[in-house]
Amino acid sequence: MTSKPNVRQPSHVACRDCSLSSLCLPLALSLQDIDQLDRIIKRGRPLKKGEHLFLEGDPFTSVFAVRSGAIKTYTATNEGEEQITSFYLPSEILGLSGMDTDVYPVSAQAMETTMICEIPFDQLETLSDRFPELRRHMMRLMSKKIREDQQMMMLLSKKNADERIATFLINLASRFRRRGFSSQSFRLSMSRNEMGNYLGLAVETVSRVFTRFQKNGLIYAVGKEIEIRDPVQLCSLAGGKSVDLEQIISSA
Amino acid sequence: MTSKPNVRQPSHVACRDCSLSSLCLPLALSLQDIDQLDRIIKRGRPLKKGEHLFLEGDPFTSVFAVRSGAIKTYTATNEGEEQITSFYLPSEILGLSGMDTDVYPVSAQAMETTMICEIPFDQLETLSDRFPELRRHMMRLMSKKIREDQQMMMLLSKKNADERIATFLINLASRFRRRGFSSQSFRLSMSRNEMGNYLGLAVETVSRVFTRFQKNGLIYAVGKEIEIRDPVQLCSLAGGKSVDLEQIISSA
DNA sequence: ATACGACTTTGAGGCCACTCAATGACGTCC
DNA sequence: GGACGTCATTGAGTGGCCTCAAAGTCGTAT
Repeated sequence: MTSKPNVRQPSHVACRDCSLSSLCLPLALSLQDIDQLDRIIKRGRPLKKGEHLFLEGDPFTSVFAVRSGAIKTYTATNEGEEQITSFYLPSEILGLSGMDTDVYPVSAQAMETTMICEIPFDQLETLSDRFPELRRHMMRLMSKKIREDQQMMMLLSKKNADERIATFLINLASRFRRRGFSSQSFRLSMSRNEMGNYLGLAVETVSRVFTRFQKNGLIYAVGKEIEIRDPVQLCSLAGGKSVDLEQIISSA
Repeated sequence: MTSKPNVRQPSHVACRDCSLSSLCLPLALSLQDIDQLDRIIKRGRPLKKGEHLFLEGDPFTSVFAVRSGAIKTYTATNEGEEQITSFYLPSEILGLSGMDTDVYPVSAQAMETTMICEIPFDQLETLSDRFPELRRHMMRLMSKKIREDQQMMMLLSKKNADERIATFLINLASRFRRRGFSSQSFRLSMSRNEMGNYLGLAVETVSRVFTRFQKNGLIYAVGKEIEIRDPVQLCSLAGGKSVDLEQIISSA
């Protein structure tokens, strides 16, 4: 499997030294407070592609931050097929939706080799009692998730295939940009199948739209490598009032 | 405007005397604690059908509990149409999704005459500092909302018209049941149009499915009055693993 | 009682995305 | 290096839901 050498990356980086800390932690925490948080974080071995972080129904114990790689969460439909509910990129936090049921309502699986910071929830709650800012941060995270899910519902109920894929690409671009990477050229961590599953489209439709976008000069795609050639038009296709869109355009 | 006498209902009922308190408040709060919460709650005049509780973009100041009536939240699509994001029935809490943006991301409108308890958020946060249980309750609420939204995403991306409407009816029934009302016979507070909008279907499709369900003896519907005739089959159509379904069946 | 508007129902026709099927490209393992 | 499995692409045909249109029903106001 791993005949290639691993990307060189220390497996234990303290929060205060982590390049993602400004994205995943509340800004108001002092260095001292961060060290306290740091102490409760568990950093496991890297997950290989296909390995699970947790399974649907597992007891809810922790929330997780992605350090590198990519995670998808999914649940099983009645017919036993998988329905992907979210993709998580580095600096993003997952697992919060299990909080009120004491079990994870979805499974979480690595889409590529992935490093994770695990934050035991009971300790996080204890810490939250002392740092109101940490608590507000978590509530903001959940509030944000709710808004994002509602954007997704809008996409699923009102947008056609072209608009869905344009929206998805713009959204990914915006998330890469936020982490300091290029928003015009990046690598998709998911297959066409997974993309279609997430967007409520058949694989074939995803493929056709990609081909059409490429013919029209909107994107240039080779396999999982994507280059956004016409961000303005792609954004206008994606529609939406999200500030993301303007940021992408402005960075073009 | 108000030629009709108002529905007789005291406009100021303390939380400890409210029949919905066991649904909307954390159980662990003592009577004394509840009285503290009670003191910060603002109870305004009833909203008439069509009146807004808040508008998309309004500054986020409060969360709200529905005491009676029904509220819908919606946002505007790019083309300026309305996209309904949720329906709220008595005892349910809305407004939490505005927390991380400082403005409400949706508009909230009364679908019928509605009474509301308003909870100023800054005071709620202050109170939360003292009562960890209250805080956890709010986080659980948000966590639950996330799970519900993900069920909705599943509905929108995988279910056909029949399944969507069956799911919707079963879900409503379950919510009525939870409040002690009949889960087999109730009144829809939304129009066919609003239902279709929410479920990602055209009005005509909703109407056709209702007609078909009625022909097949699944439901009996006259206008907004609904009777569920065959809960077992309706549940099986709705699919899903939700415990709601079993509860409805068992109460049939 | 009547008239009006809003909502609902029903029908006819068309389109978008799905399904099925086959081929092509890629990466992996002997 | 060749064979295999997985993934992606492309084409043909179908079907579910949407759109457009019209008639029917309900509630409300005058």
